[in-house]
Amino acid sequence: MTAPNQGVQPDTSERSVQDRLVEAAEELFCRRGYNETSVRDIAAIAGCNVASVNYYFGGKDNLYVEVWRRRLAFMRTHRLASIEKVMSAPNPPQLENLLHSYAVSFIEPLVEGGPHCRFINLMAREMIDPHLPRDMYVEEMVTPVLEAFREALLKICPWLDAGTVPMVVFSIVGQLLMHTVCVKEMFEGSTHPELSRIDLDSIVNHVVKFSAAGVRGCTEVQRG
Amino acid sequence: MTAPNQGVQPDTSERSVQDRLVEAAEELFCRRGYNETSVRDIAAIAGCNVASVNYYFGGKDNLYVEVWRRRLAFMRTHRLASIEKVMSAPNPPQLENLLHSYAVSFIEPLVEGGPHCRFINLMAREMIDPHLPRDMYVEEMVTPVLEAFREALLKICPWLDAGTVPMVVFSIVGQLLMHTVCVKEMFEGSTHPELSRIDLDSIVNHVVKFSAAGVRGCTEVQRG
DNA sequence: GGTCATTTTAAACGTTTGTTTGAAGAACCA
DNA sequence: TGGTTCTTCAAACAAACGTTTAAAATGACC
Repeated sequence: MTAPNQGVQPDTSERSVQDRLVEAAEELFCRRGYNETSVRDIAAIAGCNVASVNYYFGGKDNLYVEVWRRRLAFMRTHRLASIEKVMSAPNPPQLENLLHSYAVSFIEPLVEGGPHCRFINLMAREMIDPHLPRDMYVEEMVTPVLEAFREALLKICPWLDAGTVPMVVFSIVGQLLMHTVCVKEMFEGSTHPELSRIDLDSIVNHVVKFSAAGVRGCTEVQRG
Repeated sequence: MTAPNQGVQPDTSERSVQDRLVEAAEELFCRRGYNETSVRDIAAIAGCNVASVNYYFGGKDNLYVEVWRRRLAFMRTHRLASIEKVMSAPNPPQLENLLHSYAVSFIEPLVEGGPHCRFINLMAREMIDPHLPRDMYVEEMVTPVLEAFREALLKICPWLDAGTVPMVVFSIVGQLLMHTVCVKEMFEGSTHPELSRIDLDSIVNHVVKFSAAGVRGCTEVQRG
């Protein structure tokens, strides 16, 4: 009857074709990555013709950029607001407050945010082999958040060397990606169920505790 | 004159065709990943015919497995030996010794180990979307090293909960991957040279210091 | 030199890919 | 109703992919 989308019935709701295409594209890009996702599969899930991708977006690569364009602005403001909220709280913020808030704002919208897919998978893929225009992710996401985080962290930990702040952030993000993407991927459906069933809260709590101690340890060498 | 390998002249040395194929495959898989590497390019760099891949290995996927097979055994014994060496040192090992030794044994053979490529890129790719037989990486690499690391770490930090050891290891590996793969990839050729030019020693030192404090912080909550 | 198995080769195979095409359909306004 | 624009569609396109094929080249042994 319908197109060959392997059990996934096409989306024929009242939303516009553009929206349906972007959403279907996001789902498949997250699951399979850029190259293993075909515009035919995207169109099938979106419930429209293959040519629509080129009609509305001018190509697969532009559709990929559009998926990111819609996410980047939201993610950036979400993270910046999260930092802002912690720093403007009535009682003086602790290091753990900042780290926990950032970790949650980083993870939460990416893991369960979308309708059915995990955008964090796509983020990890994009970091390893990029398909976005050069510097788009860095300019629109990394740099602004890094700047806000540096200012906040230095306010809480004034003794910290400003140059180490990026490394601290990368250490935290690296842990979050590892725990939520790689470990999940490695042990999913494997014979080690004890490692695949760790919930988000446990991950966030571990990373926050681990990283708070790590930050404090960054400058506690001279006392050793 | 030669095949269209875009400036890279084919390898026509005295080594066997199998070896040349595996080496060329490793180089391209590391640089572009599984799907964006064609057997035609591999054969061109190896200086042999396209059909040789199927003649000797029976397909692209088997060649991919062979690339990993040759690496996995070496990497595993390298890491296990590194842990063993620290734990059998004359003076009682410190936490920093174990972490530094592991980080170096993890990073060093992957970043500059091969003839010209960085295997750590391929490792990161494989973690995010796997193309190996299920459980091959986990069974041959993760589980054995994790077990040895757990034993070593618990000997140095007996107060540590055994269940948190995997999370500690993933936190360390996540940081190493982030700093050496993602950050390098993001800022390579970008307009932020201050973030792309961090040498391996600085990365290892940061991760070791950060993680040692993190490990100690894992059980220092009750002293609040 | 002849015979055999092994290796290498160019060519072709059948799929799948992203994209283009030109006509048919739908929607809107006069 | 007629005309115009926007949208959808099946079909075809050229290119690239992994793989297969059958013949040619190679080397070892008698």
